Amino acid sequence: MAKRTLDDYYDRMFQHFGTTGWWPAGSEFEVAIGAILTQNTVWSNVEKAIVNLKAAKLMRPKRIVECEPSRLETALRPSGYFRVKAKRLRAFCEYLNARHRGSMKRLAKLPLPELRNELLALHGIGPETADDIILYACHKLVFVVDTYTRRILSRHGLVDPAIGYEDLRALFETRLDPQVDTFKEYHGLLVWTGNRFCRRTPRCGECPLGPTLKKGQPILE
DNA sequence: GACCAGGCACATC
DNA sequence: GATGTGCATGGT
Repeated sequence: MAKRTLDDYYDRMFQHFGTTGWWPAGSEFEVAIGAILTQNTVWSNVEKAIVNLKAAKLMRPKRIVECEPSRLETALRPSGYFRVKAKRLRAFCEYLNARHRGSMKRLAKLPLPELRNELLALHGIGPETADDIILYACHKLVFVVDTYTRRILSRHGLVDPAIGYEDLRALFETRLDPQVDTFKEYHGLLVWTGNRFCRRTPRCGECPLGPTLKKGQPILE
């Protein structure tokens, strides 16, 4: 079999799904909220919590910092880990208020390395959450690696399943056309493909990437 | 009723 | 540095 490239994977997924339009959110701040709430959680549960936040008029950093902890926790309940996530959301909002006057636009003005370092220094923001915010809320060039990214590529023999976050990010960032929209759409396609076809128990049936390949089969060109 | 889901921090070795 | 564990709801 011919060697595959990341571009081939993009084309196959795009032909199947078309444009995903990922990330679904009404504002940059909502992207950041969703990025924290979706940690180890299915998106449908995140959506319920976001509906609750809007209904409680908590979709603003100042409101989140000022409201009763129990009120925030109640709104976040459907997304799971609600006590943990309430603390993480609050920590992010405290930072946004103190350092950027509550403005995502101001946050996005930080140079990329500084932006990433500051986000990673916050409680509850790890590499994936930071990169979600940087790419989809600040519109800067980082590739987001998630469980689906690692699982899809490793099951197809393209990378070692134990590859580290930064190594996998570097792989995409050095091989793809360095366009923000390309990175957004690629991650969106991986999420959709992962969701439908590449769960912990594979469902390769209709997968645009074909069946999981055996070890030792094609490697990335 | 068991299993699973787009992470992260913290404890322990 | 690697590995294990807690955190919780809702869908299948």
